[in-house]
Amino acid sequence: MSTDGTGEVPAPRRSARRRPATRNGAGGPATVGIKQVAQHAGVSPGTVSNVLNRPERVAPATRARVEQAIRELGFVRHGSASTLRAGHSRTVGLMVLDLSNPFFTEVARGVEDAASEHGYAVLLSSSAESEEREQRNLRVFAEQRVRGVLVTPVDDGRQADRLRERDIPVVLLDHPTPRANQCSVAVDDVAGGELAVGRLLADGARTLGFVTGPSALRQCADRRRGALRALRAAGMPREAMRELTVPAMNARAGQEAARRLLADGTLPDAIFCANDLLALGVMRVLLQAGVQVPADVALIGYDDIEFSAAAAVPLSSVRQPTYQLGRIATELLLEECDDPEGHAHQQVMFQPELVVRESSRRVGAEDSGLPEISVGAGGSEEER
Amino acid sequence: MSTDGTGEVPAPRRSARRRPATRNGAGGPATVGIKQVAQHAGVSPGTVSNVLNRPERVAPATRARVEQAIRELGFVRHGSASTLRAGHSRTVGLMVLDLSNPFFTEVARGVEDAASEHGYAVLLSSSAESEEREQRNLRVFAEQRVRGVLVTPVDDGRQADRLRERDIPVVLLDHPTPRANQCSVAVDDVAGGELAVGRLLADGARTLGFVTGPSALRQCADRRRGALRALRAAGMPREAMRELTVPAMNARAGQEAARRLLADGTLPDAIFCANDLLALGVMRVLLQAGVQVPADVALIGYDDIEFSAAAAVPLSSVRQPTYQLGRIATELLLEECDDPEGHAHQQVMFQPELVVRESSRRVGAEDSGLPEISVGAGGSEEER
DNA sequence: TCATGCCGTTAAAACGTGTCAACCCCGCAG
DNA sequence: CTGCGGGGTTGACACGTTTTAACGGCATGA
Repeated sequence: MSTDGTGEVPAPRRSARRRPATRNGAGGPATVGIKQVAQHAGVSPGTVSNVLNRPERVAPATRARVEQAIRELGFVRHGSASTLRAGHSRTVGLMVLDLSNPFFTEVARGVEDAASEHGYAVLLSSSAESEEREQRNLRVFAEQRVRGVLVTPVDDGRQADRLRERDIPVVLLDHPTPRANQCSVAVDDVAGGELAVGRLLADGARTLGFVTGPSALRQCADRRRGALRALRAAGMPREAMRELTVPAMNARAGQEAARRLLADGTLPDAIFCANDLLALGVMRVLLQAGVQVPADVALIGYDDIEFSAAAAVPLSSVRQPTYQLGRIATELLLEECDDPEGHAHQQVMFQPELVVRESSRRVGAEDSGLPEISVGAGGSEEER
Repeated sequence: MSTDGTGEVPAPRRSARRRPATRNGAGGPATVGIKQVAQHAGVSPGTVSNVLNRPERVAPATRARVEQAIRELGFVRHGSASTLRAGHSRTVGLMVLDLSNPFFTEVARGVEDAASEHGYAVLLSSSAESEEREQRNLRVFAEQRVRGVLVTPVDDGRQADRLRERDIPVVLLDHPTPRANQCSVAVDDVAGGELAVGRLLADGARTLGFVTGPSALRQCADRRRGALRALRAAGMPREAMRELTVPAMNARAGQEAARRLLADGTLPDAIFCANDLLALGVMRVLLQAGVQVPADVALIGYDDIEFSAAAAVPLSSVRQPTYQLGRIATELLLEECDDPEGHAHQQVMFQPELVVRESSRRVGAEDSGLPEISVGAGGSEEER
């Protein structure tokens, strides 16, 4: 690759280590800007700007000349100057709850793909489930003058409201909202909880465990409500479900929960975890303790992350259209950015789907011939 | 939370839907800038700027007055204007190979944490192992005028050179470099490959499989070299190791590789995968086909992602200091940004560590009492 | 021939911040 | 009382782009 192929990140010329910032003399410009391009192409700076932003308004011949000058000089538009003058950037902020959870990574992939297609860059940040970190990082977003923000709020969206008051469009990610003044994209977590626990009960479980994270997290609260609803629908007393709350939503916390259960001596027939990471942690400790899954304890997780299918005992889980979540949220956000007037806020709500694998299949159940069964409201997705 | 607690993302005031961009008349300023703060505090704009950037140069009393004005007006510094004038931003770009690989997510966590501590924002992008995407996204970084770039290159760093010619500091991530004109942070993949295959051979394997991604990826090439070196050291012929190259580094590709192996009829004694995702895919297909791991085929992966320990058969893997990789790379980058002259480029090279779990443990081996054994050059890390 | 549009181009004025030389004020030594 | 020094503060300009009103040239129709 010795020739300078098309489209590479170009470099103007090799530059000395230290150069006075403001010298446009004979030594070559410190940075090549729109002005240099204009001069090189024999037009005015305004025309170059037009070529960049409204190519249709400039005569083909001139345009070609300018474009060639851009290539020859290796000009790269100065995003900050553009943002400053135009009043908006080509950057969106993405704030997730937990970067090490594959669920959010998958969401981030959707966001990144969609943003990239529209020429936007993604500013990524993790709140690590901390309001204080969320706050601090959103402030950084505000300073960077992001065009819009996608956020999985830790506090029901109060911080997000602050942004909206600044006229920064916000789309709530994985968080439904009753309010019509904003977009949101979410999956019905109540239905998901109901689906999971309903299945466990239908499979004959009489006592349940529910391992969950901080109840302040909407995801946890909703999945719990769904679980309780299923319990009620089956005519079971509320005491039939023991709740174990752990401070985080990762595998380590799941292990802790399982150890607590084991220490108590009596295990429930089945355990529903608010999260696959929790479930994997629970499973690991149970298996190490010699507890059979699902024979002794059935297990269902949530999110259906890629690794659940490959777990020690393939994990049943509630599947969400994760990648789509990120994609659609981004599309909505950019739509609102491009046309704040005409934009109609939407609250998108997906329906989850229960993927039944070995961890919740009754031993010797009649349908055990199939490796994987999925039920739920949504249509069928392609197999992973 | 009805009172306006300290430090929340503040909003100047509720604003109407559409406002003329340039009207600083009686209706209140479109945006509150350094000028408004100055007026409110009874000082000049220059002083406000000094409060923001060199607080020590301004008298305590004045500073307090300005800071209060900032709070009262909910001023947020305009990052773009700052960048434009100062000539550099408070943003770093991070380009990874694959966002859905937990290895890179973990790296990203380290980057995000370190950057956040220094008040920097992270622009995230995935090249998805495509040169063209890498190129396009690096161009976006360049437009955004990132302060520096962290990149896991797909092409040995040629694109990165382009950036450096533009005086944008670059640190190579998970990619060693012999050249002294740049920083790099990496783990010795040759040693890792040698460690893994050496172990498999020591455990008695006579025939091997090596499942790997595109040989253009340095990681794959190096791990392969290490594997071959171990083979040679054991006095085995090169033909003893069958290589299976798949187009991607994910679980699906691993499944494909395993199916190819099964179709051929004869399985090797052991398989080394260039990646845990590949290994998990391989394992899944093998187990479904009734092949015992490790009794029939031993298996070792690479990266030691969190989920490997929870796999159907806990997966042996080559562990890397993943989070640290991101953290240290970021520290180096910011150090170079802060002081380009005084900065001495460093090529950091970590040593990997083999974590032996069930997937590569000989059935009935003498040491089978321990649940997990780890060997390698590095010191001991805390247990996960 | 001259007025009339129209298209393409231009010059100049912003956008909000950082920088730096100049300036002011006050205390102190001469 | 004057000159001097220095810390604090000021004001104006520059950063690179977008935008807008104005302008020039050309073709058309009267």
